[in-house]
Amino acid sequence: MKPVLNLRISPRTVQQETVEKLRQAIFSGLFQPGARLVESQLCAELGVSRPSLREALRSLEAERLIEIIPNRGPSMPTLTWEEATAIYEVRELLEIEAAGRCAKLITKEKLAALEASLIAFREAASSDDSYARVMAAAEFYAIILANCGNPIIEEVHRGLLARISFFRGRSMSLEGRAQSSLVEMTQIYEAIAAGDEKAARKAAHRHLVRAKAAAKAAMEQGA
Amino acid sequence: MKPVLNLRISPRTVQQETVEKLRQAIFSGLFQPGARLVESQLCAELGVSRPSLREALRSLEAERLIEIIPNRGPSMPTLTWEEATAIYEVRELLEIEAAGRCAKLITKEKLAALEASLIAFREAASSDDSYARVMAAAEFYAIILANCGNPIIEEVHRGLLARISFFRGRSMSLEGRAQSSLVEMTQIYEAIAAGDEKAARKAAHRHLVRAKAAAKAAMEQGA
DNA sequence: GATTGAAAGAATGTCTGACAATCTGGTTGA
DNA sequence: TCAACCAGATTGTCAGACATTCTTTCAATC
Repeated sequence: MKPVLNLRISPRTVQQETVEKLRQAIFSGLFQPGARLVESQLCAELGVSRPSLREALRSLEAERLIEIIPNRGPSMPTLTWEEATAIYEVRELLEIEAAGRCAKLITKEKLAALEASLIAFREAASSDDSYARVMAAAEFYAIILANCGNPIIEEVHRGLLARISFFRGRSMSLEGRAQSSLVEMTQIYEAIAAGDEKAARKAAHRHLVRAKAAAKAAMEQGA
Repeated sequence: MKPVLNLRISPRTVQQETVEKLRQAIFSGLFQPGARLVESQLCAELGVSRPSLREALRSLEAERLIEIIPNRGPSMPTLTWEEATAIYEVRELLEIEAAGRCAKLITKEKLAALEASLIAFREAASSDDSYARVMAAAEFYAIILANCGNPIIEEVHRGLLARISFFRGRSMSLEGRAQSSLVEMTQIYEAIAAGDEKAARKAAHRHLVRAKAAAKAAMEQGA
C-alpha cells in the first residue's frame, strides 16, 4: 500500500459551495416536490453568477437531486412509491453487504465512532427535530459504509443518499418510528461490535424491512 | 396506474450533445488515463463555448467519468486495481440480482432482443474491433438490467458502466477472453430464457468471477 | 360558455469577452 | 545543486447580451 496521504488542500470554489448550499436546502425540504427552481432567483439568493449556478445545477442533476428539462429548466423531481420500493431494494443489496463486511473489518476507533453516532441518534430520536434525526441516521450508516472495505459501495450509496434521506424524513415523522429505528440500529451496532457478520446482515435486513414498511405507511398517510 | 405517455419531445441541447460526444470519446479510449482535458482545446474541437463545455464537464464529473480538481481542471482518472476489485464486487451484487429477477420477469419481446444482442456479441467476439466487443457486451447487460424490474439497479449500474467498460476493454483484448465471455453470456441467456432464476444467478456469478480474473490478468500484464 | 389564437412577458440556452487567481515549467542566481 | 522567481498557460468567475422557447393572459370566434 502506498500511503498517499493526499495533502492537496482543495480551495472551495464558488461552484462547490453552491452545490453544497443547494444540497442542504434540498435536504431540509426547502423546495416542494415538483417545484421549479428559477435560475435568476437562485442566483440572487445565493449571490453567484448564472454560469456558476448552472454548473452547480448540472452536478445536482447528475446526482438526481434535481431534474433539468430542456427549455423548462430545473425542478424538484417527484418521487413515486414505485421508485421508493426500488431504492429500498437496492439499499438491501448494499447495506446488508456493507454491514456484513463491516462486522469483519471495522477497527476499534471506527467502532467507537459508530457507537458515538448511535448515541447521537438516540438523542435526536427523542427530540422533535426531524432534520436532526435524518442526519444522525445518515451519519450512522455513513460510518458503516465507509468501513465496509469497498469504496464503490460507499460511492453508490452516497448517490442514493439524497432520496434515501427524503424518505427517511417522511417515515421518521411517524409516531414511534424513530424509537424502533433506534432499537434496530442498536442491534446492527451490537452485531458489528461483536464481529458477527451473519448477525449484522440479519439486523440490517430487519431494519430495512421495517423502514420500508414505515416509509410506505408514511407515504400513504401523507398522500 | 396512470398511462402518462410522455410525449414531450426533448430538443437536443448543445450541452447534451457535448456530454454525449465526450462520453463517446472517453469510451473509445481517446484520452489516456491521467491525461488532462484542456477546456480551450475541447471547446475548439467540439465547437462549443466554454460555459457550455463546463456544464458538460460537470455532468461527466458527477458520473465519475472525469475528475475535476479545483484550479487544475478536468482530467481522466487513473483506475487502480483496488478500485477495480471494488467495482467487480458491486457488479456481483447488482448483476446477479438483475439476472435473477430478469429470469422471472422478462417478456418475450425483450428476450428476443437479448438473444439478438448475444448474437451481435458473437459477431463482435470474432472480430478484431475491441470497441465493438465492449459495446456489444454492454448492450447485452443493458437489456438484462432494463428488465430486472428495478430502475434503480439499472441507474446505479449505468453509473458504473464507464469504468466497467474500461476494464472490459482491457480484458477483452486478452487472447481467448472474448470467446469464453461468449460462452458464459450464453449460459446466462439460456438460464433467463428458461426462466430459471437460480441458474441465472449462478451463471451471472460465474461470468463475473472469470471476468474479474481476466481483468486482473490484463491489468498485471498491461502494467 | 368553451375553445382557439395571438401576443406579451418570463425564463432558458448559448455565446462573447473579460479579468483575477492559480498552476506550471523554465530560467536565473546563490 | 537547489531555491527563488518570473512568464505563459489555464482555470474560476463574472457581466452582459440575444435568440429561442415556454407560460400566461386576453381577446376573438364558434
